[in-house]
Amino acid sequence: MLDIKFIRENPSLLRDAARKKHIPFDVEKLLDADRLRRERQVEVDALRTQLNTTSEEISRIEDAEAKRQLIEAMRELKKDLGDKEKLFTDATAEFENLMYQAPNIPDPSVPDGASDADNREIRQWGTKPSFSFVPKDHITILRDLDLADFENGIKVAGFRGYFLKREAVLLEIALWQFAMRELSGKGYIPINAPSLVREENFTGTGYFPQGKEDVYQTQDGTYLVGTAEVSVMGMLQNEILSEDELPKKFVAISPCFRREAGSHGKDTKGLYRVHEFRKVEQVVVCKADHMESVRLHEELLANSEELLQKLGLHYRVVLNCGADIGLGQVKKYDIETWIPSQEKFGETHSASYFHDFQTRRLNLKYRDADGTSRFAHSLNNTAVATPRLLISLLEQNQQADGSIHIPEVLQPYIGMDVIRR
RNA sequence: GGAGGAGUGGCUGAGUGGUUGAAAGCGCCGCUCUCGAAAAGCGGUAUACGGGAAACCGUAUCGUGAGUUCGAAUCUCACCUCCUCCGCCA
Repeated sequence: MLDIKFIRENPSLLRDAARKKHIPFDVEKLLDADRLRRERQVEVDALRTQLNTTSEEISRIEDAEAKRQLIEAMRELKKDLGDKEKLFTDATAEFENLMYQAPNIPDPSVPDGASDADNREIRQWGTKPSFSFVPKDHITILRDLDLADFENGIKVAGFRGYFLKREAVLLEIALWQFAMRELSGKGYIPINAPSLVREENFTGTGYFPQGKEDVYQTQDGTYLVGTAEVSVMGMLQNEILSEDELPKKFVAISPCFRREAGSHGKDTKGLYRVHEFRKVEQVVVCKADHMESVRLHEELLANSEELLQKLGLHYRVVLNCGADIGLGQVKKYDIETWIPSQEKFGETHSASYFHDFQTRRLNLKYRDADGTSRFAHSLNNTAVATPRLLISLLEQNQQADGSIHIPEVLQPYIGMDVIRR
């Protein structure tokens, strides 16, 4: 959500933002709705003023007949007020509806583009591992080493279902622990976050109303999160923090659920695109300062890169183009990790910042040094998303004899240096 | 699942239909006093939206939403949250 005053003063910025993000949005329609809503508020306020002053008069008046007449007059006025209120409520609803659809302004450094194919590579780290043999894909590796059971996964959980088994499970847990340990060492507060949450958390983080299709809903009207970002930001809803406790940094683990609506037939095999997984996510709230957001955005990216570097995984960082960043995001980097069997990079991390887009919706503020309350800024980035990261980890570390070398940093958590059968 | 109780400003807490946006206390800010501090005294101290060049004015807000009424923190209904007890349970 943007500040309507900002939109009134800079309609062309919003127009350009929508175009760059390839999001259909009619700025004039919003401004019209804004004007209409204000006109109607003036009408309603005027009638209420009359009602309030007359009511007070009625309370003081002695003469019974005069009192009766005033009450009668107010009864009439209330009918009119009811009609005007209805108009005002409708206008407000329309206005808010449009406000929720208004995209945040992307940073000038965000490249133009029509799809993720137009994302710009920033850098690569490491080198493609070279194999003296034909590298297996992760599905084959998992089968050969009995580390996963896709057949029964589908039998039990349906399409995109999977069981992880044996060392794959230990490896997954090791990754969570590794990420948790590394980031809590940097001052990030570990959180084990709920994944079953109320609707307001999705609206607050900017996933709703437009993203309902991608989310599972329960018969109790609650929803399953696709990322801990939703519940961690929700944790701070309606809070007024003090400036000296900012930035607030969290490293949160949660189950994640995604319907993957509209991606039928895409990545249908293996662990790449699943309905249910676990993820460790970095979430940060900071003061309302662009440079602070930028600084922390780079920090979140650097944190994840450091994790991958310690794991020894070849990856690249891409700057997402206009079409590939979300409604509320100002700028986004993806980290893509090398998948040898496919001869390409696959997205494993996504780092974005929002300015006050989320915090306006969440009513998350802080009091600055002057005592004025401001909407905070928010950011987030993946730390490790399993099992997707397992794909690159297994494939990049496969050996000629079919075994898997375990990165040194994970060995203390898993208690072995190689997986073989 | 069953039975009760409660949600008021930064905090504690009064208030059951008519100058109550809301007593009082605490906290916080300013001033006086003081060499300085403490104490004491005086004054100030919510948010959002709208109108206005501004001063300022209006409207809304006592968990949330509807309703009754000329008028609601106060009455009615629904929901949310918390507490106590019983049951069930990883």
